Amino acid sequence: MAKQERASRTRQALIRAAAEVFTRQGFTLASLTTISRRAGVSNGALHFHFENKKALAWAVEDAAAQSLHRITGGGAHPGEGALDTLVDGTRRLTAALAEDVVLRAGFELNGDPSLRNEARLRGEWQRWVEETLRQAARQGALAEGISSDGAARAVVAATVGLEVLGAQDSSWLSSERIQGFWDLMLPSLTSPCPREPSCSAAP
Amino acid sequence: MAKQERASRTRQALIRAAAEVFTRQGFTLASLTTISRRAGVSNGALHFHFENKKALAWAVEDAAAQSLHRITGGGAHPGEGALDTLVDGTRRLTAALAEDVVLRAGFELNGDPSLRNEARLRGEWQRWVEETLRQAARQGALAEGISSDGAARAVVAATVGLEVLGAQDSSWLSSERIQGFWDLMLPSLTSPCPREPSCSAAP
Amino acid sequence: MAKQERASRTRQALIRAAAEVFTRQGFTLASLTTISRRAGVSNGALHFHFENKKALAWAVEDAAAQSLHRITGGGAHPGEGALDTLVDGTRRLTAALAEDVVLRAGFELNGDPSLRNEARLRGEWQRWVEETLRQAARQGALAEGISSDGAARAVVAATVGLEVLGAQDSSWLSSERIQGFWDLMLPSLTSPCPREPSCSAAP
Amino acid sequence: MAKQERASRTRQALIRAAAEVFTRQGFTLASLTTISRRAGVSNGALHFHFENKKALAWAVEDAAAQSLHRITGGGAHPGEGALDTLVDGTRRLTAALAEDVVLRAGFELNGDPSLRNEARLRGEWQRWVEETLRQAARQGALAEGISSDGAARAVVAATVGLEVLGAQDSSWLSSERIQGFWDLMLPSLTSPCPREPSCSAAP
DNA sequence: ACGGTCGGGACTGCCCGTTCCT
DNA sequence: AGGAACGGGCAGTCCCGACCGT
Repeated sequence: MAKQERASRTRQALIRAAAEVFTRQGFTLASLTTISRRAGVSNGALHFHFENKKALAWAVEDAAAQSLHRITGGGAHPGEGALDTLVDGTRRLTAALAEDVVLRAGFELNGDPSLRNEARLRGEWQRWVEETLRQAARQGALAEGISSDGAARAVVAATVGLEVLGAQDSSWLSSERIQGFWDLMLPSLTSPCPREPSCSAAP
Repeated sequence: MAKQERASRTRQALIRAAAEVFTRQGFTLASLTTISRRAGVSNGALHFHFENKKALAWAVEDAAAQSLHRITGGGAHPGEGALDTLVDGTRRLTAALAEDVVLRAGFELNGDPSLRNEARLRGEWQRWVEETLRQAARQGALAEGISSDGAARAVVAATVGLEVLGAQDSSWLSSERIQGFWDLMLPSLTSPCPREPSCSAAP
Repeated sequence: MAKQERASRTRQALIRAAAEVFTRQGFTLASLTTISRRAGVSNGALHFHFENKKALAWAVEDAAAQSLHRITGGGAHPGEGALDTLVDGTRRLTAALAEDVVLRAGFELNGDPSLRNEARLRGEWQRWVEETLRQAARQGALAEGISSDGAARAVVAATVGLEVLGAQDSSWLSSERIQGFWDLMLPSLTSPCPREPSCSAAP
Repeated sequence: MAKQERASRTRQALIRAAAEVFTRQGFTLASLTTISRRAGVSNGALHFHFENKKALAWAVEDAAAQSLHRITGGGAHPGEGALDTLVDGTRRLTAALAEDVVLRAGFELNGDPSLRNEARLRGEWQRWVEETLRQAARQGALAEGISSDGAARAVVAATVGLEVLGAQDSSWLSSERIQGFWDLMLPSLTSPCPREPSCSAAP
């Protein structure tokens, strides 16, 4: 048991170190030597736990996916509107991205040319946004003429943009940023017109 | 003269080849050998025109910056609302990204960890969006309580998101996508309906 | 007791697996991981039985040496001519090489640069051939002017050649091959003239 | 021109150094660093001339094949018996093996498990022996009942054996060794004595 | 005694960006 | 502009030891 516990700790250390180096240097540029040194273990230990560099990246992604699932919470809370769930989800995502290196690394891995095909975190995020918006549509929370998938794409584009920009300047991940986005987006989304009944967004 | 013309042609071939390889493999992974081979010139020729790999990337960026300036047009057209200029600019940008490899490469270079600091294309785009929206504010085209900079950030986030997503799946750069975004965003941006009965920004 | 029996079995499995991998990949290229996996035991088990890679190779050699001793039979059979013993020995050797992986591996280990100095199987074979031919000389079975050591070297060269060639194409180890060799070699060896009916070597 | 000359010289130096290291350590164990260092050039220079380790080995083989062709001389000399050509060829081969590292390396490469399939030097040697013996048969120089191919296999086995043994102990390649072999082998090969009282091929 | 998990350190082949000398 | 050469660095693999369970 003590053995396995130790093994699990070095595994976690490796994943965390990898996430840190990946975010700073990118997957391709990051060297396994740097990662193992930062984790305080040897090269051999790294290759005992992960067969190759890609496998290490996938492990980072898996850990990030778990964080993402914790954020999306597996769906809407009972008694809460789907739209609120969505807004809250984006808020929690950006906040988590600002704090959690592993989550950030997991998302950034999606952009590296070496793993473009295998990466999946943005895909999962997109699916959740689409699903939640479809649910909002079923709840009648969306304005007439608003397609849930079209709205989902706008939301995904904006959040991915924040994530990418936030990788270099974390102020993009502040709560004000995401709030400002929703201030502009929500009114058109909700039925029928937030301020005045006659104000339809899509004439 | 013929000499210079030939030199300029190989220079352009190099830039184009570099853009193609950069978009496919990313700056770090792209090898100068691949690029020079694709351009049909020798290794020595490449280093005659560009001192090192970064200089080549900067040349790609410069070419992309020129394309971007052609798109942003140096400012608002006279007699056109600034908001219309903005909407049209985003439309032309996404369309150009879908077609022009060099422009796309220039933007993607912004994401590579090796050149993060030096890259500037997204910055220029952001400045133009901010400037144009400030002008719209001066024109009174923005709704009350809408800060032009806040709006600019939302627009930049969304467009950058489209660009990043479009690098892997070009459907993100289709005109429907950007149109869908503006359908949701414009209404909240423009002056409140009460005062102006017809508040559509895109006539 | 059951423990020791099990231990002996894994030891044998290891030796056999090592022989198989050694013949296919050679000593240097063969990896202990491959060997232990093929034997169905773990890396640690291997190192419990054999201190290092060379020790494993020596164990293979020892097993092969036992097979070789079974073949050479410890010397000439009483009442049998030494020359007959020699011919029969070569026949049995090639036959055994074709069937017994361990024996083949033992011989091939002699060719690997890492163990050239320590290996001894070919040396033992050579000594036996020399010894047997010297005995034949004492028996007066050799033609005049034939030095037993010179003949031994020719026989050793040919058998080693067959062994080496047989490692890649087992047809070199067929009984016809070795028979064909003796058909050409024996007449000159035996006294006095090959073509006289009275001097048959194989009665 | 001077450039190409220099290039060719380093290429030759590389091939020679490779041959030396290959014979001493074997293909697998030999490190490219050792080879390039011994040739007095850098690691990069090596990879400029040879794409990978195997390509270097092939170049060594090619050079060795040329030496072999010089030895086999492209066939029998006019006015010389094919059998004499064969005997002389084996003599020259063993002598060359003792002196020429590249030739020796070329042959030894045939035994390495990594290149077993691609290697071809022994095959070429075998073909020449077979061809020459077939010609001897056509000349009526072979005794009745002797198949030229069977004899070829015996000769090939012996020469390969000498080569292999000679790799560790060069005395196997001395002229006495090969002479001793032919003393035992030739009489049975040549036409029956009855007609010619002195039927030794090597006077 | 016997075997397994985990980890260490060294090394190798390959490739890359760059420079030198024509 | 180009062929040739340089030196450094990376991922992956290997052999091995140390510590634990049974």
